[in-house]
Amino acid sequence: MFQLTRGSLKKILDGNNVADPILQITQMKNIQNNMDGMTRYKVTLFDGETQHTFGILATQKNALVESNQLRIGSVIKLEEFAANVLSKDPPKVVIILLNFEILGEMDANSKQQPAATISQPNKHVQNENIEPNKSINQNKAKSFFDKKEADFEKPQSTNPPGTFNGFKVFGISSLNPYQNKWAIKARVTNKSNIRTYSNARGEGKLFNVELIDNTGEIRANGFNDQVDKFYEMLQIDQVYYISKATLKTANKQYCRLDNDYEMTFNNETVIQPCDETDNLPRINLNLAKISDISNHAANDFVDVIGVVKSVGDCMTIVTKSTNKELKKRELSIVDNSECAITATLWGKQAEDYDSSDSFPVILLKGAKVGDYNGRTLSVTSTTVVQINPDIPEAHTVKGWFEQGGSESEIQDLSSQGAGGSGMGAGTSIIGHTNWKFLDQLKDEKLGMGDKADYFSTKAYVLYAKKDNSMYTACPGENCNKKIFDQNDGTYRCEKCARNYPNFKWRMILNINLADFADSNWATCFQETAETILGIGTEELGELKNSNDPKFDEVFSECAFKEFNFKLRAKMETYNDERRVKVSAVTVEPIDYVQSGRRILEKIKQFAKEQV
DNA sequence: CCCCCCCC
Repeated sequence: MFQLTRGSLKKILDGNNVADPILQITQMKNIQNNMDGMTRYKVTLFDGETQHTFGILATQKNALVESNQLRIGSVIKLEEFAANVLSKDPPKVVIILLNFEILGEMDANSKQQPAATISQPNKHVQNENIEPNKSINQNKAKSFFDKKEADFEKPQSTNPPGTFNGFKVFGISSLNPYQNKWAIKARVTNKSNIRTYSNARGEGKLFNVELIDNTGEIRANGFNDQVDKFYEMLQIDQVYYISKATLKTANKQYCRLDNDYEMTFNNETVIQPCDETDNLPRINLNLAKISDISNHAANDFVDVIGVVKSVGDCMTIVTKSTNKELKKRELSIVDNSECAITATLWGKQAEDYDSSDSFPVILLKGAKVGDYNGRTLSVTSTTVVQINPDIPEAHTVKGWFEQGGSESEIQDLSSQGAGGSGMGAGTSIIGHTNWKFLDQLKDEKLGMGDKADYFSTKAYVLYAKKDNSMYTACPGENCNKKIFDQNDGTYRCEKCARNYPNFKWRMILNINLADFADSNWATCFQETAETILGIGTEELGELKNSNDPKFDEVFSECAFKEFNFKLRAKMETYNDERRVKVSAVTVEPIDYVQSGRRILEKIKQFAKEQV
């Protein structure tokens, strides 16, 4: 006889977390999902006091039923679950059994009779409040049946079929600003936080949701009063009727959804939860292989699914623009394209990420591509994050990882620059992905944005400017400040506010770089200048001091030498003049074997694109 | 009517 955790179901349905409740399976029903062809098991749970008729087994647990290990009468310790509110009115909560231990079994009929059957929770709960044991945000994987909800919950619509609020129900793709007699029936796939803003027009708050139906997707925005009215009601994964909202042209710069329009709720807007889910898709994914992300430009949005192979610590950084402290955490994600990419979580998502879950599958819908040292991903406020989602692609990538993928040689798209990204490794320029020819510097307006742009290039040094290339600097450990000769045998550093008996040489070398396409000036500091001139700064300083003619030769001899460069382009203002300054971050001599291979790859890629 | 998404 097992001690069931009496009262635990009510607590769960009331939105509380309950650690490892002992429950009995008293009913079980096989549901065929005609969307993905997967079998789902709907179970009735009993806690010794009440029953809940709406539990769903995560599909990865199906085998336990099929091998008869889990059956009617089984007693389980429920270690991980997600309680999802399907509707508030009538209240309907599904408990998804994600992870549990089978303790044994009791006779499902001889046990004490339930005092009551909970089919409806006493209190309305919100998804966010039901702490799914291992989630990083409200978008915890929702792993359950899709189309057969009507099998056990009959719709209770008061509207004539195909209408809502007196309007015909249209597909999202047919909405436009010129026709306002419409209703839609759509599923919420993403919901933002409430954001406040303050600008010339005043202050306000807003949120947005993403909606899908079988015809398309659209973003909807709610401002101010509509935030108060609709924010709580609209829940991720739930289906709603919506009518009488404003449609306007979407700004493609900001909207990554496939729709020319977006919706704004207004004070006439009517929204109502809906039980009929009509085969509505749960998420509209356009999954990219991680290897494909190298073909994406910065600021593209991509959908990826992979295994989290390593998790960085939550770190605090200070933003440049606002001097604000910000948390960040980097995850390295791999998939069966045998590539890895770093995805950065920010703020609360970085703090809340549960790093105790080893090698979970992560789904990122709408992650933003960055091009720092190769390619990176950034999880923005509109990115949908799901941990261990119950979709076929998740099982595929997990299977690949477990059956040797974790041991395979992985190419990391995010650690291909000097310094890497903190997740590990490569240091040579040759592994970089953002190679450019020099004409692209101007053509692509590199450095013209707010931030610096980094790129790699193979170029010749046409000319290294000798004049003013060296200066006498403070000998202090980390001070490279220009030092002043006091002409009394001492040298004054204003930064350190002291006199020194000596100085050290430093280099700021301007070079003119050229490839077949263009030429450009770039500044090389110390180490990069040493690489180009092929001499140490101190040694060069001595040549200069002694007026050795070899000093001039050093500069003339580097002409027409070829190097791989990692360059940084950034707009700077000097004497009221704004221009893009280019400086060398890294300079490496060319390994011609590796360089040839890189170019061959480029040619192959080019040939592929021509087909 | 927002539209910032940050750092190396």
